[in-house]
Amino acid sequence: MSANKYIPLPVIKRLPRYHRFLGMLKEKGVDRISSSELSRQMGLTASQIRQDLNCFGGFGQQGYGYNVVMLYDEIGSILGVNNIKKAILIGAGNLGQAIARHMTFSKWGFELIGIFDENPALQGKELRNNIIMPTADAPDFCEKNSPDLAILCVPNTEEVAEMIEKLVESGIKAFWNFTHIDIKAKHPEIYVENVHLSDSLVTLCYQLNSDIE
Amino acid sequence: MSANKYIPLPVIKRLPRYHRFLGMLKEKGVDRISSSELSRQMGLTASQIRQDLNCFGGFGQQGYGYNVVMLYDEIGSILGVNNIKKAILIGAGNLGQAIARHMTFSKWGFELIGIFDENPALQGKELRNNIIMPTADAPDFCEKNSPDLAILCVPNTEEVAEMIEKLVESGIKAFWNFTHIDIKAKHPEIYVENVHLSDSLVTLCYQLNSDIE
DNA sequence: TAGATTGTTAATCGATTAACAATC
DNA sequence: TAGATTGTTAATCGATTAACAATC
Repeated sequence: MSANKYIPLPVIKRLPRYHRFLGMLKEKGVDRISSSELSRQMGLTASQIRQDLNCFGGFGQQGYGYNVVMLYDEIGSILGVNNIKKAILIGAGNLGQAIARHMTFSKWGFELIGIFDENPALQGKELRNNIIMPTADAPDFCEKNSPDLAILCVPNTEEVAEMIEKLVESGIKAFWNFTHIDIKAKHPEIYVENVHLSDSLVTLCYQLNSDIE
Repeated sequence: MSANKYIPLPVIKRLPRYHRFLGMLKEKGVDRISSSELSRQMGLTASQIRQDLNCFGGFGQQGYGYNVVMLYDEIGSILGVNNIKKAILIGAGNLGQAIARHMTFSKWGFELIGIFDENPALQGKELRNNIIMPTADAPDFCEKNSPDLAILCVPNTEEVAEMIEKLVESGIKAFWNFTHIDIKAKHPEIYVENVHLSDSLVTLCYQLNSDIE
């Protein structure tokens, strides 16, 4: 439908932050903002903001700037936060539970329709309106309910790698991946967002260390 | 002490991943690897690996490649994973508990010496060998125990912004920031690693959406 | 020595920033 | 209209990739 112009990855990665800031401005009741004022608040250049937004269309008006609500809605629509997407969660340990309880999935159009865990002690328990099911049931569940996204909050085991294969076969289109398993290598067509928490912590390790020398 | 050559941020961000991969190779008992073989495994170019490593020194040997254990140790030492750094955790809700239980801090030289939460129901309880203390006590605790890092696992409230100010005054040098508060803006000298989980999820939202059009 | 692979310089590529004409 | 600010093109900057001489 759209021109489907190629959008550089760095631009895509900045969209959620634009959306977040515009949401805050909207909350505050600000109704217009210029690229230079927004750049000041977000800590980037006005040029970059205009450049980024113009990948998707001319949302501003010369001499005026951008209408906050309109721009917020436009970016929301580009991101597709209003389209319902079904998600499942694999792993309901500490991290999985935190993700399940902490994230407001609905805000981005995600619906958590299934939670799975290996641990029999957790199976049958309720978490975020879901009854925790055995992990082995996940592929079958996907065949029946066709979720779009799988959230992986499990340790990096061989079985998990196999589970990923089965999930892809069952039609999962995207992974929110908290493991260190490299999904993209085998499945370049699948959308993967890796969250390597330890890598992020290690970066701080380096920076604190640079002080000492 | 060192030449303190400027290291580009993208290089620093790749170091944890190099360290992780070399750790895995070491586990497997691989004793040497060439940049081209490592590049194949990591999904980047051999040029980039050699370029990156040579920011810190010539760790390889022509005609041979790199000694896995030696390179692992070198990168570990660059990152400073063996230097003890004290950390505190602010917020012991779902996310804070997951972080406290899930991360093997010791692997990167971090020691979790204090956990704080606003919620009186949590105060006094044990978490990862720490008794949860009232958040208000954190600045005083920092004066006495001088931790290097504060991990922020709390909602984005005005009080948290004030707490950050106090923590900086009390000598905190780095933040592992799970909130959306912009710490760098006010404190450019402080090391901040932002983990915007929702931004990462929203990126998947965009990509799943791009399928539909 | 010959073969392999590094360290490093040069070329390319892409992203960011600057500039300015278009226009509200 | 004059002033402001966008949309867009051009210039700059930096990061990645390619090439190759050095050398183990």
